[in-house]
Amino acid sequence: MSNASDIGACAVRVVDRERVSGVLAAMPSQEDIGELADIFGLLADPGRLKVLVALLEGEMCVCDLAAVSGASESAVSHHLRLLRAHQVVRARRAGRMAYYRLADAHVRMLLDLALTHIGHAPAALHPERVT
Amino acid sequence: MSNASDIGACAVRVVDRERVSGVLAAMPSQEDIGELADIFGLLADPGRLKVLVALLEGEMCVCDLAAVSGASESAVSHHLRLLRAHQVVRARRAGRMAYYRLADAHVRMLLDLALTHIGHAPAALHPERVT
DNA sequence: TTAACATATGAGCAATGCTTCAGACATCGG
DNA sequence: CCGATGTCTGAAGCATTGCTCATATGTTAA
Repeated sequence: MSNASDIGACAVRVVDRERVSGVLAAMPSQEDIGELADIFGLLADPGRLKVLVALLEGEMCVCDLAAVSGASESAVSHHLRLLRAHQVVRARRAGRMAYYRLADAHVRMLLDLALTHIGHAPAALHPERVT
Repeated sequence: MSNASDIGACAVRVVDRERVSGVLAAMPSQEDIGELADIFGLLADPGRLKVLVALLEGEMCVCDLAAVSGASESAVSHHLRLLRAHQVVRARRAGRMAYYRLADAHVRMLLDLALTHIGHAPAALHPERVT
């Protein structure tokens, strides 16, 4: 199968048909692409990005994250809700406080990589800071 | 010590003041955070993400990128315009065709890392594919 | 030159997202 | 028990973004 005609179905011109087929075959599934785009979208907001960078050094409560990111506690809570829903952060409750930490090693690596290449080395390595 | 009045300026409560100061000192500048968020924002759209994943294997013309990403050529052109403005891709003109390639090694690493951790290994390594 | 083609660009519309405001819920101190 | 505190949530307002359509620019072919 994989006839060449199934690509030209829409009004899309193709120059290097062989190449297009190869890339399409190697392309991740629609769901994987969507999920990946969602993760990147979570990193695309300055406020959330600050929150996550702060969490690189260990867990923090909501109000301190608000102080660090400069946003209101409500806004930070909304952000954390999103991050939680995508398994990026995890919450630990201690009384009426909620301490958040990075739950995903992938995001930590993405952040480290990005920070490194922005010239801002995040203090060599992060031994997770035994709180 | 550390008078409560210097941080409590806004309506932001702080629990671990020492920790907040440390994180604020280690936090990248506002511009770096913004620029980083912009880059992540470019990766946050499924269409653009497909385009960039396709470009991992080498340069491609606009119409083929449209075929790969499933979007219209106009939409892809708009995407490429954004990516170009942020130095993520670079264009090579050959007659009336325009061939795009990844211009930034950082983004390539981000994409490789992300694809690896999504379980979809993009064919081991990418030796830049000598076109 | 003219016609067809590949891409680039601008305007306008629809959808999504971020923030604030108001209130809810749970917990601690009295 | 009560009020105060920390966090969470829902709705509304506002901005941003991505798409399509139409058009412009530059290139090749006849």
